[in-house]
Amino acid sequence: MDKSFNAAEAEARIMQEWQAKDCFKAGANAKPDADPFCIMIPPPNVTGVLHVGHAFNNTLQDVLVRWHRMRGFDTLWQPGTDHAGIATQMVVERELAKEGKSRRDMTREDFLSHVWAWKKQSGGTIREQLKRLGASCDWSREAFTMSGAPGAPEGEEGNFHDAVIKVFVDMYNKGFIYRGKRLVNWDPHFETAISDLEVENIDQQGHMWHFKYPLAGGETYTYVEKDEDGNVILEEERDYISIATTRPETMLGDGAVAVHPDDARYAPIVGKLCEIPVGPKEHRRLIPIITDEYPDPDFGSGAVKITGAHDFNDYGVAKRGGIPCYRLMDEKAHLRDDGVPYAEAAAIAQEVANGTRTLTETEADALNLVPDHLRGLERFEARKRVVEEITEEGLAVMTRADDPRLGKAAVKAEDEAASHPVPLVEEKVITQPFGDRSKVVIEPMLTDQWFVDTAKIVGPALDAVRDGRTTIMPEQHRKVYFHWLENIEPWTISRQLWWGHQIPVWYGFDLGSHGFVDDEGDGQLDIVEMLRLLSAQTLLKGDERHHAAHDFEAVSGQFADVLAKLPAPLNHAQVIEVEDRHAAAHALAESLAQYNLSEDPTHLVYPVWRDADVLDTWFSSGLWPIGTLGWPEQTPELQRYFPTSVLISGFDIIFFWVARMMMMQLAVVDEIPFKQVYVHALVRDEKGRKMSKSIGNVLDPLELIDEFGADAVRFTLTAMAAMGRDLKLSKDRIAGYRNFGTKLWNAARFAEMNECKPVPGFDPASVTQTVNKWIIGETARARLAHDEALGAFRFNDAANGLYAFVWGRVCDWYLEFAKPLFASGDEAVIAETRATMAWVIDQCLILLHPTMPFVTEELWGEIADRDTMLIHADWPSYGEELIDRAADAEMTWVLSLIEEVRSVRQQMHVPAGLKVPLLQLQLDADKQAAYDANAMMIDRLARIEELRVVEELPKGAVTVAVEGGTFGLPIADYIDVEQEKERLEKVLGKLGKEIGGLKGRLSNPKFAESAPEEVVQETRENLAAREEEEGKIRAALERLSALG
RNA sequence: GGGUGAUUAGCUCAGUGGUAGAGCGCUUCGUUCACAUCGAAGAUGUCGGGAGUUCAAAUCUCUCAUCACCCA
Repeated sequence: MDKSFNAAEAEARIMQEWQAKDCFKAGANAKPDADPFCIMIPPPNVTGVLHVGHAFNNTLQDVLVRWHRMRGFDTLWQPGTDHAGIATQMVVERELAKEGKSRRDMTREDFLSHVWAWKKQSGGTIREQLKRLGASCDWSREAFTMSGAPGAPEGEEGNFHDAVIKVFVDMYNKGFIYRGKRLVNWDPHFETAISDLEVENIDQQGHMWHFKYPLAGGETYTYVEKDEDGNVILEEERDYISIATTRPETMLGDGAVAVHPDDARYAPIVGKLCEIPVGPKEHRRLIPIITDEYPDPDFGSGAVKITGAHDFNDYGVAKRGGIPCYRLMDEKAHLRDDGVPYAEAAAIAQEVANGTRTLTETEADALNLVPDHLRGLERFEARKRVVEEITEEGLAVMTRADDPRLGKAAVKAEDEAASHPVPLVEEKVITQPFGDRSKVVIEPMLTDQWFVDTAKIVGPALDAVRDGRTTIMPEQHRKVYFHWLENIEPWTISRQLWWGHQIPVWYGFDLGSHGFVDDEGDGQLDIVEMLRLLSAQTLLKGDERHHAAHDFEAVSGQFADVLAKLPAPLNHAQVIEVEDRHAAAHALAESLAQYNLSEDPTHLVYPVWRDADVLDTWFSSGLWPIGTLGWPEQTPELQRYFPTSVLISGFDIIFFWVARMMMMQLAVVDEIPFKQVYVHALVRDEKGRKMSKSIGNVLDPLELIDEFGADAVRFTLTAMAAMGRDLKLSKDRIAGYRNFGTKLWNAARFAEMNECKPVPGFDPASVTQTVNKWIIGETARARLAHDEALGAFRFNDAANGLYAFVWGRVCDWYLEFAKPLFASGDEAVIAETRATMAWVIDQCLILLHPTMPFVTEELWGEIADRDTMLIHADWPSYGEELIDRAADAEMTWVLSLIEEVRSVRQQMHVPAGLKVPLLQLQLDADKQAAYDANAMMIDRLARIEELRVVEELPKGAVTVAVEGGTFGLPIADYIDVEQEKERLEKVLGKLGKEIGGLKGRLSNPKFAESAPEEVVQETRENLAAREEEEGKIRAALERLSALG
């Protein structure tokens, strides 16, 4: 055997062998009638590369999976990736840009074929990286959330797409999914809606402007401000209301100004109109001053402008107050440049504000209230312009130039310009929303989107955890889960992307209610009515009828509800599918025109078009458990492995994924997706910072694997996986566990050199030598502790227990004990010890295999020819029955004697190589027997020349006190009396403290009364032992005093 | 602002009422035939502060302080 394990060489070879022998396949190594054990991998993005978080997450899964597989469960670890809509589209667009191409220059179909080509080329990166980690997923079952989608190439035939579409249609039909115009988070970079979970709120230094909104018609009122005690501190006549805003550009879409109903300052002007101080003078819009609970009277001026289409709070106020929401921006978050000229639009808005006209939601949305000269501007440029214009007009609230609220812009109080008036632009920290992928400021935008009505499906997901059908560990994450679900918001599931599952919904014009009026009541189409229908093509966007179905064939019949209301012969028009709304209007017009000429009704068509949007990637990931198992088909795997056993997930995707899987599986198949959820923490750098590319503190797991081997990386992560705590990873730690692998390797090497070969049929209960009995008992303890820990998901306890056993027991002691035995010449003893040693090493390999699969598998093969690879070895079930109390007690005593002698030797600076006699002053009979039985080992490890029984210790002998005996070491040449005194005094001091505490407790009558009997008993025994030791030390001190 | 958690050896952290622990680091000693990616020994603690419950508190309760994360 080599001196150490060559991880770089062996890992790839071993991985290959496991796969070649189908070791990871679902059901591999399952015992007959085994229970299933199934883990679904949290699908990494198909664009993903392995980071430490993945390494951690998947190590834990692999540990559990390998453990269960060895225990004979019918095990499936289901791998796969998700299609990562935005991320993948971004990557592919970037690739195209390198060739000077843009998605906009090609058809959607062509673009998607580029995406699939990219996927084929690069989508397997993370799979191969997971294999380097040793992940024993059933790779033959690798799933993808876009498999089976239209246009999917060969090799992507799975039916995940069917599952997604079926779920959408089912949930739509059950009323769990709806379409609506709602304020959503709009990402202007990717030009798509995103869910609120994909928004990061970040505090940034920003500004707050204060503007005057003049009252209509030059009206004035007395503005009075009072302090806490009701004393008037300011009283003035005002012809305006002061508004503070961080987003002046949205003023253009204001629908009202709101004040708190209890705010006395503004009570005189509630219900009046005020002017938005921007835009052409002659068309200044007037908006009402209303009351609402939302404005905080203590914040800013206490008056808030209401821009329902661009702010979540304002939207609520607008809805409550019946205030129209005017959208100001387009998909790129530039100011709109569509619709009628400003003067016209403003006039309509004015009628609304005056109460002489009402608009439908769709009509309000069509109204562009951006003044003509600002149209098309980028939003931050628009902000600048708006501020300039208002300030120029003198409608900015002014303050002194040294006003501290101005922040850095304020001049010093002693500055001569201090009293000059300047516009009040507060410098303050504002929380801004950013897209988690695009990193641009998210724009709240009123758009038509699809939503899951989460409130309707959240109940079962809450119940399942409440009643324990699904358990979440650690406990604290239950609360997070409950809190989020109990306050859940509708989930925006439509995305304005090309890469993803296209929403299976078709639209058609709502001709029945908008376009057609049957003048004659004859149910026949005449030319006037037809013309009206033609003009109906200009129906406002958003007023279409829609239906959902798996495909066009299935959906076309559903438009009967529209057609039935139409006059003959249009009510028999053929439903056809066209590209989009525009094409539909065209097709309809053409069809009607033709009919007018030909009067041939067979060519009349009713065009419908499919929704261009795709579904949120998380919508498909939400179906991961059933989707990967073949649902909607009732596959054997679905029957066998669903609901799955355990989900291992980082806490950062509890909301994104875990909670949604719960909701969706329960909504779709009325069953929990998994029985247990283990939520792990984040991997941070050694200073506790989040790993990030910008700080440059990212540890690449693949580099770590190159440097230390996969086993070391895995063991480190497992050993640090204490429940609910972030782990701070450092290379030193990994190096430490790499050393552990080397230690194991060398223990096996030692066994080999001493001809310890596994003995078939070896029965650990049959050994006779105490030391062998002892190590077998220790092995049993290690097995029990490990399984108990892992069963409770205490990965760190499981790993640390094995570390302590293998290094601290087997290597430090058993191997050392074995050396004199091998040299004893007693063939029976040697044979038994060899067999035991081989057995113990095998047990170490088995127990360590889930955490350190490579080095253990390699050793398994090195040591002997076996029927199966280690990955399929039987997990042991032994326990208490192998623990021999007598052997245990004997060896514990031997260990303590050796340690005590070694300690004295070192402290007295006895040369390490020097053998000295051990003087026995007193020894109990059973300890005498223990010594005699193990003399060879004690003498070797403590470097004892021989044991001599003495009546009293000679001058210069140092006392060695152990349980049941007193020894001495005659080391007069080395002893430093003062140093030894010091040592003994120190021990005495410690003992005194302990004895004091123990006595105090025992002398308290209440202790004996209320403490459990065994605790009292234990305390008594403890006290006795301490007092015995104290006696010996005192005796030793006396001897020492006599000496000097 | 709301919530959750943390504070234990120089560092990183275990420790769910009964004698304060591990790994790393540090100091000293040691190359004899498994291993220097090693062995042996050693030092270091007002368990964040304060109060309470209890025979007994690192552990339970309250409070204060500091830090972190999540949500708004």
